[in-house]
Amino acid sequence: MVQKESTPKPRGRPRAFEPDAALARALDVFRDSGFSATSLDDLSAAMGINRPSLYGAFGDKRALFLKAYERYRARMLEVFADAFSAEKSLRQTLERAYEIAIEVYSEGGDNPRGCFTVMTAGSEALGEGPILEAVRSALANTDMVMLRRFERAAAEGDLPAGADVAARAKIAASIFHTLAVRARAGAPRSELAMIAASAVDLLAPSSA
Amino acid sequence: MVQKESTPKPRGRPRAFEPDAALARALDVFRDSGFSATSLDDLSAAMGINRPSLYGAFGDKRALFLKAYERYRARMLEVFADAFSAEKSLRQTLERAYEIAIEVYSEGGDNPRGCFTVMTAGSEALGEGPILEAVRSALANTDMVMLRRFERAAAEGDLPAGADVAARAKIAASIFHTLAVRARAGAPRSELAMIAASAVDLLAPSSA
DNA sequence: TGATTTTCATACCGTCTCGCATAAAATAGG
DNA sequence: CCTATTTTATGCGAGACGGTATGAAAATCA
Repeated sequence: MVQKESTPKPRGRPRAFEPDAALARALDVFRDSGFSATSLDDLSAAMGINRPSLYGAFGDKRALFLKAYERYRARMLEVFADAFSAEKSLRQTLERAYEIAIEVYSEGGDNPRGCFTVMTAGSEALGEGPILEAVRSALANTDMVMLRRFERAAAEGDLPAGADVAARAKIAASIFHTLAVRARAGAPRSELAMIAASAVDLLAPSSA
Repeated sequence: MVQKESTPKPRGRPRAFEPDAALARALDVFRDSGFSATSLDDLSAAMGINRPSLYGAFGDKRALFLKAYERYRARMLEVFADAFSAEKSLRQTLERAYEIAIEVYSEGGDNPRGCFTVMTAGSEALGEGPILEAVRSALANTDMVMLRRFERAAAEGDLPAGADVAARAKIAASIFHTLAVRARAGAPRSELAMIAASAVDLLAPSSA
């Protein structure tokens, strides 16, 4: 029995595309152009899937957008895990986290993509649907992770005495937003790195 | 000669709308829905102007968007002038500036509009045109105003000794971005006010 | 091999979009 | 009052849009 559980017995004609790889391309297109400005033809071309198959595999445009966003969030969780590994100091964690953010937000060459949560999902198509919920959840999660990390640092004496832990955590999370905004507008990485370094110095001084 | 210079002699049929008031309504619509998701019918309805007249008065959708954005920027300059008046201390300036930002970004009732530069123009329709240029200019201007203000504070001894003035100014400007992002996602004013207060304490400590 | 199941590919439908052409309405000058 | 000028108002048309119907194609199972 070499058969994997995840492959019960596909009956009919096999798919000509890998759903996850296709979703990755859809994500890029959405990050480049946003929701409304992206047509199903654009998606179909970029994903290499005809519209009917696309519709059958992912549902309508909103559903596809949401799936692409969920993929993005999942990837972010993976990518940022390194920064928040337990052995890193608060300073190292912030430095690494901002470094990763700058890398991700600068993807896209001449048209940097910024952060999907902030620039793509957050600006468009909010209204009241599941996208707004996902955005709120993503923002809240970042705030929470930062708060936990700063609370640990406070407990370990890595912060100046009397420092407002919750305040610093919020500002630390907020730095991601400005990095996303400025990256999207084409700020060079050197400027983003400077901002990140400034934030680290303010929030987690090396003298502490 | 009571005739004003700005009114040479309107010859034909007079306009049935005030261009500036109409532009203000267009601005609201764009802030609510973004560029691509806003149709000319939406604009026409909101502005109370038929499409042909609209086209004649403002040009195509892109030109209208740009004019609306310029109006927004002009209004921001007026509104923020109070915060940067000379007699205010650095702390007072930051407090007032963030207070104004929260007010502006929270406009729009259940669907807060955020900052046009950050959320609307910055996320969509960048590419390479004049919109990107306007966004960059707006971001750079905010950075510069903050830098000037912090340099003055440093010269007047309002900052702790050894503080990195440029770094603090950048972070101070960056706070606007997180306020815009979080306001757009529906964060309550109390949370935004908390962030603003935290930033003020970090950047311009009262003990200095 | 033949039946069944799932996907692929072509093509289509109704709707909306932008931008404009055309003609009526409203004012100023003569 | 008549002409010139500018703006309204109606409406159109070419094209793009999202979404779907309809068969052909490719695989498994018997």
